Amino acid sequence: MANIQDVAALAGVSVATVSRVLNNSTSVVPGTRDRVLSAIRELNYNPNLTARNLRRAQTKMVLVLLPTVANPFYSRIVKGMEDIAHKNGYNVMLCNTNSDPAREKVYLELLKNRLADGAVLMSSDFETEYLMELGSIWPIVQCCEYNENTTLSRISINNEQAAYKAVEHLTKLGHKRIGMISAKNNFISTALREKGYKRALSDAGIALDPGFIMYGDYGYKSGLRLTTQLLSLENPPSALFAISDMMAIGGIKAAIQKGFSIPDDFAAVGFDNISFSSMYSPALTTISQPKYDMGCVAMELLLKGISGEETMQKTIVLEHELIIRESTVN
Amino acid sequence: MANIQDVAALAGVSVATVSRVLNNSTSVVPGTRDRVLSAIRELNYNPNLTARNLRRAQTKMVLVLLPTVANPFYSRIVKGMEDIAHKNGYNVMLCNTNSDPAREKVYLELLKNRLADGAVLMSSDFETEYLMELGSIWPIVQCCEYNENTTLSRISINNEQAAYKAVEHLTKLGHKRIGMISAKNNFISTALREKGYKRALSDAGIALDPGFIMYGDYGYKSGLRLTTQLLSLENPPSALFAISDMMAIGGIKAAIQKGFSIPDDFAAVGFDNISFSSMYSPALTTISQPKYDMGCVAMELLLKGISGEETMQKTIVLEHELIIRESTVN
DNA sequence: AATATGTATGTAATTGATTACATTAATTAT
DNA sequence: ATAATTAATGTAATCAATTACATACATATT
Repeated sequence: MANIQDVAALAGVSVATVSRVLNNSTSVVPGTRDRVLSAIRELNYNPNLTARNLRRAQTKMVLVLLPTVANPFYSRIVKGMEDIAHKNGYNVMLCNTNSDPAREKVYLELLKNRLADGAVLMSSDFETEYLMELGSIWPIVQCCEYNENTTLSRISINNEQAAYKAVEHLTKLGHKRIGMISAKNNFISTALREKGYKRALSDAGIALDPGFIMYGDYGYKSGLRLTTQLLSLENPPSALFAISDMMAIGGIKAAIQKGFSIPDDFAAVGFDNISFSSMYSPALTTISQPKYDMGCVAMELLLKGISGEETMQKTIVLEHELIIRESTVN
Repeated sequence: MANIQDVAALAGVSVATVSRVLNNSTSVVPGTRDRVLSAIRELNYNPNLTARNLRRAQTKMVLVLLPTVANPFYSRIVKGMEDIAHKNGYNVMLCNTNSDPAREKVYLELLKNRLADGAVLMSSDFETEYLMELGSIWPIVQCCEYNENTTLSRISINNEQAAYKAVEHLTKLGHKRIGMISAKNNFISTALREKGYKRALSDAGIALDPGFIMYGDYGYKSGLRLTTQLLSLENPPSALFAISDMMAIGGIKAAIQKGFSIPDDFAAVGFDNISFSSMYSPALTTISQPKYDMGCVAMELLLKGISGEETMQKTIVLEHELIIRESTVN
């Protein structure tokens, strides 16, 4: 493994000149430049980025913390983030936290160890104080989920309004008995979606039945279980609003297993528009978040923070969309 | 940001002693040790891993190259890899290559830049020579897919046998007209699965109809399109073997759209047993690969390679399993 | 008491780059 | 022809750690 000294020796120049050619920082006469370049080629030299990073006090690496890449919701977002990062010479380190606070912390502390220049949080259980402290030293942006007590930049959709629109779609179809399956977590989106659900019911003149709201986690199994329970009620709901597509799909599967026909006997709306939703039979009505764009914007914001271009807190809200498919209308 | 010098100064010792406490390499008397420890706490000191890595000539980082995390097939594998890596103090850098040779190369060359200690390849278009050259310097293991001309370690299932079993399942159910949807790529698994398909037909005394094998990519849309074509044949197949679950699901959707009833009019077998397969309606019959274990074993092999414990080429074949669900039998 | 051994700690080299500052050579101005 | 300016390149400090080697002191051995 050749280093910059070897290249300098072979080219008959100093390491400074090699470095200049490497970074074309100052002008080097074509002759020397060529000699350096061919020495590089001959020795198959690649700069040691660890050394460069140490000297430059930067890593060109950013962290992206998310619960799990297994949830397809994240993959488009991540793609957006990666595209922007790569375009700017940054690499992305995807961190699966499994929503485990200990793991979250381990990853985020890589900032302290100077292994990354900044981080995007896609969901986290960090305390406000801790986040603010780290955020005062390193750029951190929150994407989709956020702790509203921090002054960190964030990017999301209007979850309350989106949920309202989803439930309104059901009430307009004539549904009066609408269940909701939600999650027991302290995500801001969860609370807001529940709020939107309630407002939509209220605006449609439907009394809220607390027994119609069930709690699990974000997953398919949870949706299957909770919906099975809802459908076992004496007077079960005719429609369902789920806070994730995975849960909605679980709900539909439960209804199918009970012999319901969809959407005639039972309608369902999900949230996220993961790729799977359109593949499912019946295809799922859902709220689409501009996932790719969210990823792009979040990363752009982060990189601006890193370069010092943008230091003010920004709160960006992107547009969502109701996508109507077979799970609510024929 | 305090550095080791600051800690040494505050504790009234030399940097060497601080380093000793940090790595508890040599014994330090409890008194000094405590002074160092409290200086570290007081200054909120965190070692700069870039400097450490430069000095130690290691990064405690490994690359995992895969086409895309959007394919849920990879998520369990990645989980296994991460678990093993973390247990050994390594971090994983997930690299979405989108099967783009240029991106693949960019990522793998991070090895040359000393930003990672080794790599797992989950699919790649690298030339044998290039791979061998890099592999002679850095530990590289191949997982699931592999270039059989290299002497790199690899871990996979027996794809030929697995495909055989899948198709045999269909012939045993009485199917005589079995289509296959495959992909145009040069993955070894693709070739082997096709081989298994052909052998199973042959063993069942069924003549191969070349028009029954269609090629697309690994995805859902491809499966939908190709199966629509197959079902439009004058004498369409009554069953389908797809080289991925995503394709199989596309195939089922196509059949449903054509009004077929599954599995009575049309049966389908997939490959991979992604989480989605059991959620789908109908649930998908498929070949299950021990994804988590494959990830674990691949990472263990890689880490052994990095530590120099294991330098011989290893070829590990793990067991697969046919999982029978609603898409082939009621 | 003199010597040998061992333990705790310090000094300074090292890792591989970047870069401030110094030097040299070439060009331009007078 | 000489001084001033500019351009190209070199020297050595720097980043923040680890670690080989040196040193000082305490304890053990004879």
